[in-house]
Amino acid sequence: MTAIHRMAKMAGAMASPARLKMLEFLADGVARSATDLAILADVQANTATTHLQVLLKVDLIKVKKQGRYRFFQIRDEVVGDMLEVLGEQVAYLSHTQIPPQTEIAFARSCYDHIAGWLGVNITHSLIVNRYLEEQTNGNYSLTANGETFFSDLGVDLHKVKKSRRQFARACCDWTENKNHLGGALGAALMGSLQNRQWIRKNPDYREIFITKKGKQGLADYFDLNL
Amino acid sequence: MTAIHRMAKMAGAMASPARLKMLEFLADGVARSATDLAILADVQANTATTHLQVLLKVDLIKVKKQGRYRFFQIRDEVVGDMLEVLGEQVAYLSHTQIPPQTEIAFARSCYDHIAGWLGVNITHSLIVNRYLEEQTNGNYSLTANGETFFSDLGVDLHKVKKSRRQFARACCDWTENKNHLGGALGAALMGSLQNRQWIRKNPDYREIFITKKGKQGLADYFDLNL
DNA sequence: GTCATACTTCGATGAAGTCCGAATTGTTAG
DNA sequence: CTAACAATTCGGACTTCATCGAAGTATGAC
Repeated sequence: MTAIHRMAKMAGAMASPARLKMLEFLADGVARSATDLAILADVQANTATTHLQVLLKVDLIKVKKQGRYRFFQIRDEVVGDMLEVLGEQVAYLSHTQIPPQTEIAFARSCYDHIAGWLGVNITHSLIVNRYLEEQTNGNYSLTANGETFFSDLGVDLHKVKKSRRQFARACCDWTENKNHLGGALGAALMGSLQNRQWIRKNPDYREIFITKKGKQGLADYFDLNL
Repeated sequence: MTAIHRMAKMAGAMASPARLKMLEFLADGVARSATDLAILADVQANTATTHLQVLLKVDLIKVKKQGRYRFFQIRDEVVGDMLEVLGEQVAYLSHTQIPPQTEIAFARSCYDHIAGWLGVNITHSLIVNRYLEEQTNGNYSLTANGETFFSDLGVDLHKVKKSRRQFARACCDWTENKNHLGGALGAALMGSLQNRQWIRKNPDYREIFITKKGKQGLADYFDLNL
């Protein structure tokens, strides 16, 4: 195996949207489970496994086993450099205007729940309407009114509560520097809004599009003027 | 086409040893013909064409048509950065010791002729022994003694002279900053030394290995102490 | 123990990539 | 015009890749 061969393998490991999404997501250094990464990359769990094996083989990521979980983590911060350089080159060489930061920041997903301006403001609305309450540990709890509200929206609260995931996590968004609703409830909410066709998620990126129907619905339910 | 997709395409363009060899070779900014690049990458001309199309599509290289030639050139110096970063990551992440610069500089090929310390010193020997003479245009011409000498080594001078390539080019080596013999004659010389099994070329990289037999032969014919 | 969950392995399939030989197009030299 | 050469296109054989469903392994909850 020569240097050239190794370089080709390394480049090959990054030559897949699914793997790039995983890497980008892991770039912050936080370890995530295989399932999370599968959801993020929008593939089945077994497909995610093979992608993760590819990344492991070229040492871009490392893995910690913890009980029945396997947590994957970026191998080294320098990996972020490579992603950055790659991204810059693409922006520069294909002289494409990358969608401006503001647009993505407006409505984006934090892999399975709504982040960005939209996520922050939905969460804010839930709190001022007393559907959610902030707990001392920083996370949220659902009020009685909240139960009705979420059920109205089509969220299967029974299923959400049964999930092993953190129920209603407060997730901090770097673009807004404010919290938004994550965890099992956040994911279920996003699922419902997608079912209602209020939002549509770009499968390739973290953008969220709001439909015409969604504009109305979001205004009615969350007091949002879009 | 999203940013992630573009990044994947870009990485994919570099995920082939043949294309990486071409890119590395072109990194100096000099434009080369498709045939030269095919020889370098050790593939047929038509295969080289498809590789070059891939590189063109992601804008890593550009092309100038000149008569029946098509000269390919790195699109921008920044491409070199990406290769460097990729190389560094590979060296770092796969904790492999890349052969030290001095070793490659010692004996390397300039795709089809001998460069590096070895190339420079062979050429020097050819000149002091008056087998080659430096011309005013910077290139070389063969003396009567030179004809005998090269024929002795097994070079088919008839065939070399018939080639449309520049006969005996003076090629400048960046590691030595001195000229070495290129062109049709330089290529034929390297071919003969390979036939005699004095040198062996690593097919994947630009390294040249000198065999035991080669050590003796190079000492006898070129006054080189190895 | 039983069941749900997290993850992997296996097998199949369709898509894409690599490569070559042969034929084709276009250009230059004589 | 013809021959040689540079490069491409075409058709194929072959390999690798991405993906999924189904089945299997391991772990934790009760």
